[in-house]
Amino acid sequence: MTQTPSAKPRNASKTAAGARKAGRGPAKTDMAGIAAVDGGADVEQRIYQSVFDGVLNQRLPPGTKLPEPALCSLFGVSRAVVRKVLQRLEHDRIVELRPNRGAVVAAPTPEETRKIFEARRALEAALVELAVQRHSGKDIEELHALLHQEEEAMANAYQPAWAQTARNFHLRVAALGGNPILLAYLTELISRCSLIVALYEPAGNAACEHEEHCDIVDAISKGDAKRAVAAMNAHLVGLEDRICLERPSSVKTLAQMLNLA
Amino acid sequence: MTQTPSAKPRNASKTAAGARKAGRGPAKTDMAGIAAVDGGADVEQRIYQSVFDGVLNQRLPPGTKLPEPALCSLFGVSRAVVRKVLQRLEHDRIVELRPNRGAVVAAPTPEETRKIFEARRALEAALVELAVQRHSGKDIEELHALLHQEEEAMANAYQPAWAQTARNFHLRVAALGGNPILLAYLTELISRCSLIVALYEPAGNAACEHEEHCDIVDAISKGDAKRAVAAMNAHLVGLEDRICLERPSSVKTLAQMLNLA
DNA sequence: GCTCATAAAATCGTCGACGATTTGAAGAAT
DNA sequence: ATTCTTCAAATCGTCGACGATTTTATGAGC
Repeated sequence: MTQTPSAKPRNASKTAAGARKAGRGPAKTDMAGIAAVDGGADVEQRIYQSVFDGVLNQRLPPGTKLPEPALCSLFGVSRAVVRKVLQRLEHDRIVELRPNRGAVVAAPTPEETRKIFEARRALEAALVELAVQRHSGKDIEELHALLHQEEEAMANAYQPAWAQTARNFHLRVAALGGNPILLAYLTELISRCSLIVALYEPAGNAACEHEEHCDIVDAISKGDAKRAVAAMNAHLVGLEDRICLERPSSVKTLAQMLNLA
Repeated sequence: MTQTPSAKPRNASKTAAGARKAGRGPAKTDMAGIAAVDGGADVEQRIYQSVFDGVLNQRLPPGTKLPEPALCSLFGVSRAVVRKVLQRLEHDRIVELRPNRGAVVAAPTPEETRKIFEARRALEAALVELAVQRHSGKDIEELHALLHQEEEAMANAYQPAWAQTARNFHLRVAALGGNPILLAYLTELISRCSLIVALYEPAGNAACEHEEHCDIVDAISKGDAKRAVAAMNAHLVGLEDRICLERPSSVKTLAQMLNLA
């Protein structure tokens, strides 16, 4: 499934600690909600992930309202938890928090879109240059494995799956740069890009993108920093050029959009 | 009724309920340093700024605990507000939130320090390159004005003031790049760098840094992208090289450290 | 029929409280 | 005296509730 961007060791503890000191400690046993099934191991991450995936798979189009009470009853938690997750989603620019007016799925403007891609090019160029310096032979093998996964995903023709592999590829390359901070920033940007691409791309250029990915790996494996950066830049420019502006729209309930129905 | 604040729409949560909470509160002793315009306008920003300034001015050394109850009584708000601010500070890497164990001022390790500087070099190089392309004549004038401010701050020999002007300079140059996203990332990194520099720098290199700043402006004004990037890189490498490892330590109350005593 | 004012519903921001966990100290055993 | 156990204080995570704001529904007036 989708991996979390900016993974944090947030709450490693919850009311499930009754197992540690068995016996007393009634622990309240709430579970009045609908989705409160897994003992509350890490509810926050689950909520974040649900919204995140929903946005990336277009089940939650931009502008969709995310009322706190709805999320509360859907996940069986109180508003404090939902609120925390929404704040994190806002910082990652997945949703927008309008004071006193609730949260909505972010809707990047064309201007923002351009800036996002520009920033991504800058970061990814810097990271691919570091990757050329620091990569090892084993890393190249793993990249080839990812490229192979892409081919399989292409055959499937299921867009979200393909987009996932493409994201993985870029993140993997970036990880080779060996800088967790730049990687975290890029992760954020790739999420935002994916949101945009998922919305606007005609989704018929998988083969083309795959070829460009191969080019990038080839340049890295040969230690050609200049060509690697150029290939990455060309790839990203091409990606941006392919998007066009149109807006899908449908009417579903929030539970359906989150795949919780 | 049109209460749209011209500032940031970041956290414009205002309610009269917080203002008239009264009760037997600690009376708050307003007018500490920053404008304490009550009415619950933007208490969050005030708390954030207080902690932020405290950290940057070394009143809050790394590792300092920031208990929620203490901040609550210091600023006269409930834990919900404090908690929100702490979460933001954590995302900006100013404090570290340890589950069930409270918040402490972040203490970057040497390894993290290196990565932070590396990331900053990458971002600032990209931004200064954009700045060379997009700057106007008026921008150069403003940069010269900032350089003049630096000279004045140098004469004062008050380190925090000088550091503030240096931060301003870098942010101004970055702003010329015209990319709000990269600028936001760099802002975050500069904060973290300042925290580190404030801790470890012997603070006798103001003149040296000022010279390097002048170099950068000169290269930008002449449209020499290559030299501008090189000057910026050299400046940042020099900055990193000048830091050494030592830890000051003192025992004060949290209120003193926040200048609220 | 349309527009604007009013009322009701929905939703958000903040608060105090309760249980759970961690921390720190006092006391008993070796 | 040191170490371990036990207990109390401090602190954190979550919850439900109350007032304030926004949004939506309703109805009067033209």
